[in-house]
Formats: sequence, structure tokens, C-alpha cells
Amino acid sequence: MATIKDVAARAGVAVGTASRVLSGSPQTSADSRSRVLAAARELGYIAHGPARSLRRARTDVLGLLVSDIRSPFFSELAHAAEQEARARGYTLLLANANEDAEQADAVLDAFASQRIDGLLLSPQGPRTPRLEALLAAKLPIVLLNRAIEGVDAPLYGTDNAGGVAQALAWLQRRGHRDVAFIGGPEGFSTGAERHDAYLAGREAHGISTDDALIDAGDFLADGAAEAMLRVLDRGVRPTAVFGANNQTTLGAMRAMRERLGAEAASRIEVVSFDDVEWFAFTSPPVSAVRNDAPAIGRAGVRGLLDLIDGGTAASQRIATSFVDRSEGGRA
Amino acid sequence: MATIKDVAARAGVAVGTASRVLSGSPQTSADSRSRVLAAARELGYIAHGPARSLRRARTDVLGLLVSDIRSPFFSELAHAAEQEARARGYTLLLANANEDAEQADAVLDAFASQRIDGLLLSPQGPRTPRLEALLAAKLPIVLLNRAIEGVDAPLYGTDNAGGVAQALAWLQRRGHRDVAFIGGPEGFSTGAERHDAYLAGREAHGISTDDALIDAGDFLADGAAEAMLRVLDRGVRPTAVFGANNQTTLGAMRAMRERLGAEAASRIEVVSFDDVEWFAFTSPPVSAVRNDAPAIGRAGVRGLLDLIDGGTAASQRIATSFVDRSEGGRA
DNA sequence: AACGCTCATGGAAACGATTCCATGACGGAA
DNA sequence: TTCCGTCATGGAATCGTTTCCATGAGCGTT
Repeated sequence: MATIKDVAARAGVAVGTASRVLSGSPQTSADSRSRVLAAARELGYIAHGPARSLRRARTDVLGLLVSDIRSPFFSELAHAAEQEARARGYTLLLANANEDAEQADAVLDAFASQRIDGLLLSPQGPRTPRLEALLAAKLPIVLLNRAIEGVDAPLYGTDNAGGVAQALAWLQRRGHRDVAFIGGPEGFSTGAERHDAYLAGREAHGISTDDALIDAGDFLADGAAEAMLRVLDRGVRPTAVFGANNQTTLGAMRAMRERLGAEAASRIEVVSFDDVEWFAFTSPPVSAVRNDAPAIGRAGVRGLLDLIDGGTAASQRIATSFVDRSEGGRA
Repeated sequence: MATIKDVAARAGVAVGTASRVLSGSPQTSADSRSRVLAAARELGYIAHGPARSLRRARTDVLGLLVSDIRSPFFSELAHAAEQEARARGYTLLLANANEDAEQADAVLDAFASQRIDGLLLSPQGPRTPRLEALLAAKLPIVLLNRAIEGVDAPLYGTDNAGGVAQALAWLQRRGHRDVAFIGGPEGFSTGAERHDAYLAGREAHGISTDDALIDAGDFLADGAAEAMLRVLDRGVRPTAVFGANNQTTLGAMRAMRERLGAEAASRIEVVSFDDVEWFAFTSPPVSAVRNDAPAIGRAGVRGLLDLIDGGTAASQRIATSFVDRSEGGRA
């Protein structure tokens, strides 16, 4: 592999000059510029990133730590974040924590060792020692989707209250009064925000305030199915169900089918937080509040780069959109 | 941030000694070992990756270039590959090419600049100049899922022929004679292999060899829908449809619903290459050949590490499994 | 004609680690 | 007791860049 020394030798200049040309310093003559660039092209020179990082004390690498890249939300977010980062001259290093604090810490160690310039973090749970260390080292950090208590970093996430309001408006338009709500764990800010917004808004949208209609799972299909069974076993018969995320909706639908039969279940309208493309193909089709994951990813990267450049960045709630798949609906 | 010099100073030894301790060289006394480790712990020392890479001439970083991380196949593959890499002490750098050769080249440049130790490549199309350069530089490379003409690198991918055989066996068990097959582009080895295997095997499984039942799309929903419409407009009335990947199946189902109505469409059994979880919730449910994306990712990483360690690696076809979601089926 | 300024350049230091080499301590064998 | 070998250690070179500093050329001004 050619080094800058080879380039300089071939161009007949000193390495300092070659470096200045290649990094676009204005302190260069047209003559050396052309000769250095020609030499670099001829040798297929590609700068040695680690060496550059060593000297410059920055790596132009951002780290993105998510709980599980396999979830559509995160894969869309990661995709958009990578595009944005690359467009700004940064490389995005992606890692999974697998909902496991130990693994998250291992990743943070690896990030620290790579000397990333900034971190986009979708927090699992509370703060860990590694995270403390990074905070103490003043590494620029932004949070995605969930807050962490006592961590003062800008947060980029879904506008949960706004999304719930969209779902409530739709339920009202569809004339539902008896609506089952299956929430998520209160421990997640996401779960709590959606739950609170629903409770706060239901009455104004003509929805029954009977708490027998409400239960919560763990944001996973199995837990949600159990919650839905509990609701049904209380004897209430909702005409619509609102699932607080996509897995929750999945579990709720399974439970309804199990308890009421496929035919009866398909007459209960379903609305979900988190849209997935296959909601169009279920029976009944599921209307949904759509997270703008790409916008969150892009906003996160932009905020992080502002921080890195020494500026400030403000938290941002990204608006959701609503996909109406009901019989009379638009889609 | 603490450097190894700080650690050495605090431990009262020379940097060389500190380095030997920290990198586990046997040439160290118990005394200096304990003092260096204590000093490192007290200072929260984390080695500077770029500096280490510079001197060692390796980075312990692998690059993974996929066309689109948002596809479930790649996100599962990437997830497994990252786990495997991390378990072996490597970091995985993930990038998207977005089906765009220019972007792929930009990524390869970035990888080259980072001096990755090896590349896992899911090829888009033909070879590009950057790829040539990397091959010429003897960078260890493995291919995922698709071959590239004239590139001699081990290939880790789905056993397409085996998967088609599983689908054919299922079609036979279900007693289907008139089966529509919607294939993918011949340009992709994936598409060609599945198509060929189907043509070769259908007769032996009691399936009509009427080519009016066969058409091909572009592996995307819209193209597949058009292909399915062409089939139906030829007047044939299949009792089952076989889609060559998940998007293809999606498009075919849409086309059937459009042409025949929801009710008639739901009586046509569907089998797909590429399983997705929501195939359980469509009407009719879709039985599917399941790619073992995680196994492919793991095998790819293992093969690549073998190459990096100077050994050899052999191409591997990863077996598929079959998910039977038909009425009488197991699932 | 002399002076001063700008500016491109060469050379060298620096970044933080690893690794080579020489040295000295120590222990065992004769 | 002397000698040799082993082995931990300190110090220095090295990896490929960037950046600082000093130098000298060239040019315009007085």
C-alpha cells in the first residue's frame, strides 16, 4: 500500500507539501498541487485513516448503539443515520446491545477504544459505569427515543403524545366507544408516554373510561397476548383495540383470534403505534401511527455533529403520521 | 484521556513494560503485572485503537457492505455477523450501498481508508474499479449470497436449490398441479438459481409444465404484481402460487386480490422463498422457505477470519428450513 | 536599491501505541 | 567462586500522518 511518502517522492516534493495538497490546504502552489495529485492517482494512494486519526485526535467516526438492529424501527433509523453521516464525511459504526447491559458495556468499550467522535445511544435501561465514563470524558452524546434519568443529552424521538392523539382522532371518527388499550411497560419512557397520553385523551374523544378495557404487556407479542386475554376475560367486548407498539398489536390480535375465533376477531378494528408494511395484509387490516424513524436518525446525527462542532443541540420530537387502513379510510 | 505513558508513570515502570503487561506478553513479572493493571484500572485507561492499529498494521475491524440493511434478510445477517465478529475480538463496520454502484464505491473507499482487515460483500452488480483495487491489494474478501463473475472469493449463501426442493415437495403434498411461479431477475444468481431449480424439479413433483404459469419480476413488489397479472391474463387459473422472494410474493398476492377479488384470492395457496413473520397473518397464510440469514452471517465471518489468519475458506451453501402454514400443515 | 511582507516549501516533531535491542540481575551448574 | 543462560526491563525506533517552525524566494513599496 502506498504511503504519503511514496506520493511525495514520486511528485518530487516533501511529505509536508504532499500532505498539504491532499488535505486541501490553501498553502500550496498550482504546480505542486497538480504533481502531487497526479502521483497520488497513479499510485492509488488512500490515506491511512488510523495514522491520520492519531495525529488529528479525531476519527470522523460516530457510534450508534441500538438494542436490536433487526427491529424495523432501528434498521430504518440506522439506515438513515448512516446516509446522513456519510454525507457529512463521517463513518457510522453500528452495534447491537441485544437488550443486554453487559453487551452494551462491551460495545461502549469498543467505541471508546476506537475513539469515536460522538455517540448516538438508544438506551436500554439505566446508566452503566461505562456510560458514566464516557459522559465524564465529555464525549458528545445524543439519545434516541428514550431518556435516561440524570443524563443531560439532547433526545431525538417520536412524538408519542401527538401519535396517540392521531389514533384517538381516528377512533373517534370510526365511532368507537369501547376501545381496548394494550400498553407497554411503564419503565420505558415510550410506554409511559403513550399510556399517559391515551388516558388523558380518551374521554375527550368519546371513548369509554372503563379501566377494565385497559391492560399492559411488555412490548413483546407474548406479554401483549396475555394482557389482551386478561381484558377479554373481564367480560368486556371492545369494538376496537389500540396496541401501543407493533409487537403488542401482534400479540393482541393473536389473543383475540384465540378467544373469539377468527371471524369475530376480524370484525374488531385495530390501530397500532408503529406501522409495519404487513399491517395492510392482516385481517382486519391494521391502521397505524407511523414513526418517522429515518427523520429521527437524521436529526440525531445532525444534533450530534452540532455538539461535536462545539455548538449546542436541542431535543426534538419527531412528528408521526397516520395510516388509515379501515374500510372507509383513505388507504 | 489517559495514555499508556500515564499508566507506566503511575506504575513506576517503562512504557514498554506497561505495553507488555497490557497486551498479555509472558515476559513480565508478577510484580509489574499487578502494578500496571492497578494503574490502568485507576486511570480508566482504554488503549488508543488508532495508535495501536498504526503500529500493528491491522485494525481488528471487518467491513460488511450490504445493499440495504432495512431488508430483514440483511438485518438478521448483519446482526449475527456482528455478534460473531465481536465474540472473536473484531469490530464490524456496517454500510449500505442502497443498490447504487457509486455509493458502494464510496463505501469501499471509506473501508480502505479505515484499513479494514477483511470485507464481507453482498455484491450489487459487476465488479467496480474500487473492488478491483481491493482485490489487487489482496484484502481478504468473502461474498454473501451472490457471486461476482471472475472474482475468486468464497461464497456464503442460501442453498437455493434445496429450498426450491422443499417448496416443491410441499406443493406436491398439498396436491397442486397448476402452480404459478413468479421468479426474479435472471441477472441475479439468486433469481436464476431458484428459477432453474423450479423448472428442473416441477415435473417430478407432479406439477404442470405449462409455461403460461411462469413469469418473472424484479424481486420487488410492483414488478412481481405485473408479472402475476400477466399470468392471470393468460387465462390460466392456478391453485397455488410460488413467489421467488418475499417482495415477489407480496406483489403476487396484491395482483391476485386485484384481479380475482379478496375471496377467490384467499383460496389460492401461497408459498414463498424468504420467510417473514407476518406471513402468518395474511389471508391465506403463506408457507415459506426460510433463509437462515444468521447462519450465513456467522459462516461468512468465520470464513473471513480464516482467510485473514492466512488459511483458506471454502464456499458454503446454508440449508433452508420450511415453514408450513397451510390449513392441514404443522404450523 | 533596499527593505519588508507574503507565501510555498522542506524538515522535523508529535500523536500513542508496539516491538526490537541491549543491559543487568539472578540462578544454577561446574 | 566463576561463568553462562534466562528473563524482565528500560530506552529507542517505528508505524503514517499532520502541523509547526524556519528558510528562502519573489514581489511590491518607498
